[in-house]
Amino acid sequence: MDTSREHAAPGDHRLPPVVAVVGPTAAGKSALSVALAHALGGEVVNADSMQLYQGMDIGTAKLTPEERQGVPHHLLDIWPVTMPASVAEYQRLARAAVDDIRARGRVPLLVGGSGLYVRAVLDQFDFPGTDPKLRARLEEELARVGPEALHARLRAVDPAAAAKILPTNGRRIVRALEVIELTGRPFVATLPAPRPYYDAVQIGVDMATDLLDERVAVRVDRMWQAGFVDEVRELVGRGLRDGRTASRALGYQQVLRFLDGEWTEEQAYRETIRATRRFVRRQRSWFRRDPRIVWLDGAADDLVAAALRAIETARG
RNA sequence: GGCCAGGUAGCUCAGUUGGUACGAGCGUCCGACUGAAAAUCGGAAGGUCGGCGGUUCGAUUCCGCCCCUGGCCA
Repeated sequence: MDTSREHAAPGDHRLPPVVAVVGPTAAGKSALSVALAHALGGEVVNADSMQLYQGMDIGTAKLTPEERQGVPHHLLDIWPVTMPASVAEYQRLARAAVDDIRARGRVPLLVGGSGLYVRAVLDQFDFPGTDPKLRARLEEELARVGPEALHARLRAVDPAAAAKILPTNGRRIVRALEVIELTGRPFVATLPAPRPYYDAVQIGVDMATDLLDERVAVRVDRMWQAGFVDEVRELVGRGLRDGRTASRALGYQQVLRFLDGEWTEEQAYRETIRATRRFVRRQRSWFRRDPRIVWLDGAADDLVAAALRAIETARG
């Protein structure tokens, strides 16, 4: 073993590169990553915001221990459903996991469809702080006066940010005001050009829309057959409804409405498919902007070989 | 065969008392995105208003015939 590794910096070329597997949901990222882990001597680091939650298994299509085929998976089941997600916290944990894997001479495989999470790990990305009390105050205000009024205030203190954030987007307005009040500095409302933090290869897995849409439908159907509704019921007992983030996850959100009597089960089922397909579109529009991603057809028979070739090419 | 209802955007439907369809939701396409991102939000493209003929300066709106769909009655 090369002992010099423990002194190496994150971007050091003596360390194995980070291999990221990204793309829309249901395109085959998880299966590919297990195969790549075997081929490269790798370990998976989850980059799926919802698989971070304990007990959210069926609805997030989390690989079962058997399906992981002995490949170590990091950052699955780390948060109770009651905990609000935090990209910044995830960034710390994921980088620690990546560094640890590399230090052991193994290849970290960052796998997931949460675009912001992936970038937070792979690129230089500093999140300004947060303050629960301040946030709560601003959110209460948002509910009371509406987004336009808050946007007017944002325009007064940070015209540049206000110009970039639409007056209808309450969520982003609140965060901008929070950051400004907390740091006394303007809010960066535009995503900066990516500056790599790690030496990484990004493999994008996608496929023809009609095919992927069909796979989404099949996946949701299997979820239901596997007892998804019971999973949600069980999580309600663990406080899912109080989970700011977890309760809004695809499928969970819809089943909760069914359990509340607002929707029929059939509606929840159909809406889950519909919402998931829309999510696929949003994921694509996020990942599409990153020209570094090497796209592969998830439906191709030689997907694994193609991925290995792409990784080899990028390394050389 | 008769009666009734209906045929308007890809889908489900509004609407026009004759004067260039303020159409809506969904879908589709595109975009934004720095501590909830499976979230939050924005934009665009789509219509010979079933067909043919008539009345009219002008018809998706009126008249006639025809076609299609659903229901009821024989």
